[in-house]
Amino acid sequence: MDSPYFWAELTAGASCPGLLPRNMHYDFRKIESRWQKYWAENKTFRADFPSDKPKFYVLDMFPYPSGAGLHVGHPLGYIASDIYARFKRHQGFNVLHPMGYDSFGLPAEQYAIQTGQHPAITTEANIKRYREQLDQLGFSFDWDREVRTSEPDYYHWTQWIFMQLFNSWYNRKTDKAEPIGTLIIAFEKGGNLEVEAACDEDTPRFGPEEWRSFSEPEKERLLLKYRLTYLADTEVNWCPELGTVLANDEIVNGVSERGGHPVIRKKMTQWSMRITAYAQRLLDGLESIDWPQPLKDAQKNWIGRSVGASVVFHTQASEHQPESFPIEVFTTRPDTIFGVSFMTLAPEHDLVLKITSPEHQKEVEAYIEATSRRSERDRMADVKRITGAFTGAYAEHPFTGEAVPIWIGDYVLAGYGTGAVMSVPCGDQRDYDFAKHFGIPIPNIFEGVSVEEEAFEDKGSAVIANSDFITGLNQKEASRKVIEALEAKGQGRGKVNYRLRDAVFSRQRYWGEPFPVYYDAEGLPRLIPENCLPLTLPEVEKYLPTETGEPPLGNATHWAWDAQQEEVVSNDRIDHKTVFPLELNTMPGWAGSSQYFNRYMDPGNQQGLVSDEAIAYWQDVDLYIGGSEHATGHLLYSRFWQKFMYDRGWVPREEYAKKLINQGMILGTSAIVYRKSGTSQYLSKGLVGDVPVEEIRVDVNLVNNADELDLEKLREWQPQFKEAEFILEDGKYIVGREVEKMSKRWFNVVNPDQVCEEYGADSLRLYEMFLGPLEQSKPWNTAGLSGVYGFLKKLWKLYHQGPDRTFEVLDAEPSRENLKSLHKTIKKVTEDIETFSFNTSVSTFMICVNELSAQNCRERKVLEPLAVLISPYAPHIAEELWSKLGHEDSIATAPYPHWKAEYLVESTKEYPVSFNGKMRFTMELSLDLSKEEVEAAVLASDRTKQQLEGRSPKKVIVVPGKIVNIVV
RNA sequence: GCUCGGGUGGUGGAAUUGGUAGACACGUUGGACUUAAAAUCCAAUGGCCAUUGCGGCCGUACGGGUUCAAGUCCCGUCCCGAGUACCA
Repeated sequence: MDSPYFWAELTAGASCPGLLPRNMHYDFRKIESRWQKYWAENKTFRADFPSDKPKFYVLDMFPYPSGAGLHVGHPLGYIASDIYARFKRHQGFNVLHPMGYDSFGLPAEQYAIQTGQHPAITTEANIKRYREQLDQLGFSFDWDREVRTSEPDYYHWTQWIFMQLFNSWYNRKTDKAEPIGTLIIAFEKGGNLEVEAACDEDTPRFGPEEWRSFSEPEKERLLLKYRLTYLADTEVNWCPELGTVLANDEIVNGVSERGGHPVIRKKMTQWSMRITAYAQRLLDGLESIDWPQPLKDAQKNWIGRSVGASVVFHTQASEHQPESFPIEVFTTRPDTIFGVSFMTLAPEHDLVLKITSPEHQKEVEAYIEATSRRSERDRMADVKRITGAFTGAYAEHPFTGEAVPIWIGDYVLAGYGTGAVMSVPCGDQRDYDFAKHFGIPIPNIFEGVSVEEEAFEDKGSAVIANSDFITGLNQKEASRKVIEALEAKGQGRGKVNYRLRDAVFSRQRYWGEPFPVYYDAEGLPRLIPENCLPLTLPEVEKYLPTETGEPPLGNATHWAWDAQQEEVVSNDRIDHKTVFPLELNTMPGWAGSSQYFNRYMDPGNQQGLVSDEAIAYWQDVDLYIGGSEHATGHLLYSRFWQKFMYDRGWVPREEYAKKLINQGMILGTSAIVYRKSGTSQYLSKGLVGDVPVEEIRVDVNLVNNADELDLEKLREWQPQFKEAEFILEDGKYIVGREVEKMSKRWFNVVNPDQVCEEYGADSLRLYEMFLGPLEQSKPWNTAGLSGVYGFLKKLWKLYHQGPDRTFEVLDAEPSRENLKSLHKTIKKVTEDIETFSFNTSVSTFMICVNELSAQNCRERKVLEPLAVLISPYAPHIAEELWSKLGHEDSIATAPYPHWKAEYLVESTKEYPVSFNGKMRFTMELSLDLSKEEVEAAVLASDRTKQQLEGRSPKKVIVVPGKIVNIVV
């Protein structure tokens, strides 16, 4: 009993350690470390290329390696994808199941700013920790294919794609991206008069002679308006706290997603991606992919297609402004054009200052000043407040010729449409409120509807009145006629507008991909030659912006481009003749994640992102699992890049992931103590009542399953509890509970290392699946683990029924009952995996093992397929049993068992028999009987006659194999 | 406000898509084994009534409806969650 094994075995769950040989209990620690080592050494999960087998690609969203490491919520999706990948391997597929790191990012940089440590070092350390944690969970990743976005070998190709985007334009005639060379040829032939392309709004029209007369820099400036990535002065979301711009999807509720800092609007010269060129295709593509509906809806909303018309109003000439300007507006309700009583421009609109009359100058300027000072958040906070100013100018109504007053107001957004609207107060609530507030008339153009109280916004039932040639028509017809009339006058046309904006691609950060761009003597952006990639990040002294406000790369002293030597040289050699400054911005976080799935197919390739052979074989992702928080970020941008790659012929599929699943979040269960306000007295939960208290979160690890707090440990945990007084109930301190996001700041993080240590990785894997449906969010509760742990011990015992619980299986023929249990399980589990209902398959395993135990089953023909069946879920124990069953190879490629109907069919079945739908009794009936025979047999039985009590049945309903209902 | 989800025991969640609601597990209670604890095993566990009778009634947020039969389908109401938000 004094053996050193005693305590170890006791904690490992041996039922009676003193009496049993050591190797007989389920020793998960030994088993798991043995097989993890075996898999790594034998490269069991290497994806073969080339291969004759059919391919299957299972992808996880790769993580950002944060310093906090993994908590139990992170691996949920990885476990699910691992089960599926292992399942597909059993089915004979050549499975690609890779993992990597999205290793550029803000936290490592902020840590660098604080400590001066290079982000690469922090990142490396974090990755090491992530790898350890992932390894201990037994994932079947092919680590030979690992990618890291911050490695030059990887971002070489991110930079390469950027260059291809720069060298491409979007041809609306062919509806695809083409090399910029084809555009130059077109310009030379016919200028841009015949060209239909996605380009900047302000692009001027020019003919071929004009084009040829332009100087090189002028040509270059024009081309920049067409390139798929371009440099432009844009209104951006600037976050002063983070010192960088943010994309729309990086802002949540008007503050930055990371850190929650305020964001303001600012005009800056930035790289942008012309994603709007792909708006329609991004929308259409959703039809062809099996992604969750909520995610598709989110992308649809984000793209925000609306159909309407573009209408041009002309300003009326006046004394101070003799010139007439066109004002283009977008409307979804051209049918309401006769209801226009004013126009509203965004305060930022270019025309505002030109048209404002002298007497309104002061007021308008003050208003513009006031709105520009308001942050995005302020603006959102008081949506209700109506503000605006009259410019003193008027526009001419295209049909009536009446003078329409032009106002400015911040409810009109500069970033949407043209930044100007025709205001129809009777048909739009915002226009209505604005009109009421400023006393502008509200003409009614709807038949039989009152607009005394509010605007009439129902499109479907509207009948237009008081509207010249469209009076009496419905919305649809009226719109069509108005568009026709506008086109005839040359003052408008039907138009589709999108909410989607071009994506800002510059970040004022250090820890990101450098742009392969320098600025020539004209200040125009030029690409460095492709063969000079990767352009690696320079070393800097400080990771902060420079004193002149330049991005951190401005601190680099070795960051200039010698165009002759084709190499990076020291800044002091810049002469603007042959040596030029390099771009100081870096790329945003989503750059590295937008094509990583293709890089996994051929990660070591030095000649290209992916070889033609590799992508011809692997094609696309068959199953992609990750969080829904990326709906309008990564998952939209990566689709855009894929479509671009497809247009240029580098990838064979326009959509890169056939099926996508969003795993839910695992939430934490925080523990709360109650401090009596103004004291250091803490009340147990039941004693709080009406007493005013502060809720303070404490470490969940100090609380047991009965919500009882360990006061001793709490006092050690934080000094504020050292001298505190605790008021107990029944001698215990009971904490309150709150389910919320797992986070360090709530002290509710449960660490997978701890769980693996106590119950093993197989238990953790099973439990995470058992917790509930994959796509649903659910709270973590460590107590529930004992159920799946008990199941694994039972499973182990099933194979160890020999003397002293030694391994023993029999070669005898299994009983029909055994086979029935097995095949029932194969059928159910297979269906569950195929529909991603992993939670119910764990239940099915439990039932199966309980049944086989009760049947005292020991036959190889049952136990062998069972091990294969369980191996995707609990791979370590399955490998151990497999090897004990006498197999030399890993279980990973063992063929997946098939269920046979012959073992499932029952000759008879208990039919429930009901009267008027109410269950009365059951009857044993043969399954071979036809509907009519069942009916006859039931009616002939004594029990039926008894229940009928002399009445005669009106109708008998038989659902084959299920139920008999007799209507009386 | 709009768009999607969703409301089932003390808890997490099942339910072959209209066919015996509550599988499986946690928790709880009782029992066996043990000097004891742990572990293991057995039994009970939606509510109410009857429990020396085999049973009965009510139950899937609420109110209606369709149907022999509704957690599931339809209409209305309430509540919760997620996304989005002056998008013209």
